[in-house]
Amino acid sequence: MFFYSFETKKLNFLTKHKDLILYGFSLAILLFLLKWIELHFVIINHSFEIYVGLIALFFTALGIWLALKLNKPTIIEKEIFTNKKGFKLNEIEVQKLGLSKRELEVLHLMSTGLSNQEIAEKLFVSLNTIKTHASNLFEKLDVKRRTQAIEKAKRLSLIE
Amino acid sequence: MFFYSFETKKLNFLTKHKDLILYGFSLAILLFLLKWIELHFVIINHSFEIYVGLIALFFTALGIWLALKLNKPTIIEKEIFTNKKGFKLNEIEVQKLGLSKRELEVLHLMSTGLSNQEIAEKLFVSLNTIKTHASNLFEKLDVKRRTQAIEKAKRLSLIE
DNA sequence: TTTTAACTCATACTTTTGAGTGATTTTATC
DNA sequence: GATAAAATCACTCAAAAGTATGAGTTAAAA
Repeated sequence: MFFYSFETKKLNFLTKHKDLILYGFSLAILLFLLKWIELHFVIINHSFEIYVGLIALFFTALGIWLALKLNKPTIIEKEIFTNKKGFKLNEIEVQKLGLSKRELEVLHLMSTGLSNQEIAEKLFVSLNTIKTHASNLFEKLDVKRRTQAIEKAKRLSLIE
Repeated sequence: MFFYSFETKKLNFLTKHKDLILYGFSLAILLFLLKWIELHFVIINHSFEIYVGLIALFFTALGIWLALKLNKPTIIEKEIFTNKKGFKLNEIEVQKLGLSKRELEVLHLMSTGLSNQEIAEKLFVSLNTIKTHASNLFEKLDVKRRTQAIEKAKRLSLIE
């Protein structure tokens, strides 16, 4: 019980140094225990096998505990392919293309599947305004359709 | 050496069952060893402490080995952000939505920014056919526009 | 202060897209 | 060979998208 809570709660604080101290401490206890068990061995004679068995059991446990403590966890890196997180906007490309803040905004809303009308409502401007932005956008991106714009924008990390 | 190669190469094949068998096997060997060491103990008398020490050492080693064997490696998930590589088509979702091969094809071409007319030319069918496919596609995906379809399809790993 | 770029909006027009309906052919399955 | 699903195509109508042009407003920069 002592070892268990110690392991789980303070696992990260254990350094090689502390482990060594702990090991020495354990050995001291063990020597004492051995002598104690030996005494019983003298009293209860002919129970040699039991004595050996106890020692074997105890040291097996010690070995297990030691190994679990000293063994650094094997780290298996598992790759997770993610699209959404870790996005870094390509500001260089944005500047190179001369995209304005509003245009980038419209572009992003486009990519979410909104219609021009919906974008207009979301940004509190008229449909014509959005159309103008869209047209300028397509010209700057050198595309003909919004689907192309979205594709290119994602490819250039302008959005998403 | 034997154990090492066994660990690394067959790590995934080791089940609880096999571990138990291995443990039993080890115990059998140990009993034999104990008897052997005991024999030496009888011959070389008064070396009781050495005998105990050997057993202790051996079982500590056994414990360590056991722990290393039984201890499952800690799996640390590391996210790697990749856009293009490692794409796995979500066939389960495709089936769930009931998308046909042709519909999926049209969907993919849509996502590349092609117009219906261009898709029709690419697939050597009429514009009307593509429109029909698109309509069915939108119904199945429960969307209203192609941009929404593309967005949803990418989200569900139906394309790209 | 003038200039410039960004943002706004309108009108007119064209093209593309999408909805709805119906029908024929192909292909695979029972 | 019947059946069902998939693919094909047409026609109409409506909605959305896109083009072109012109113009007013605002805010920042020269």
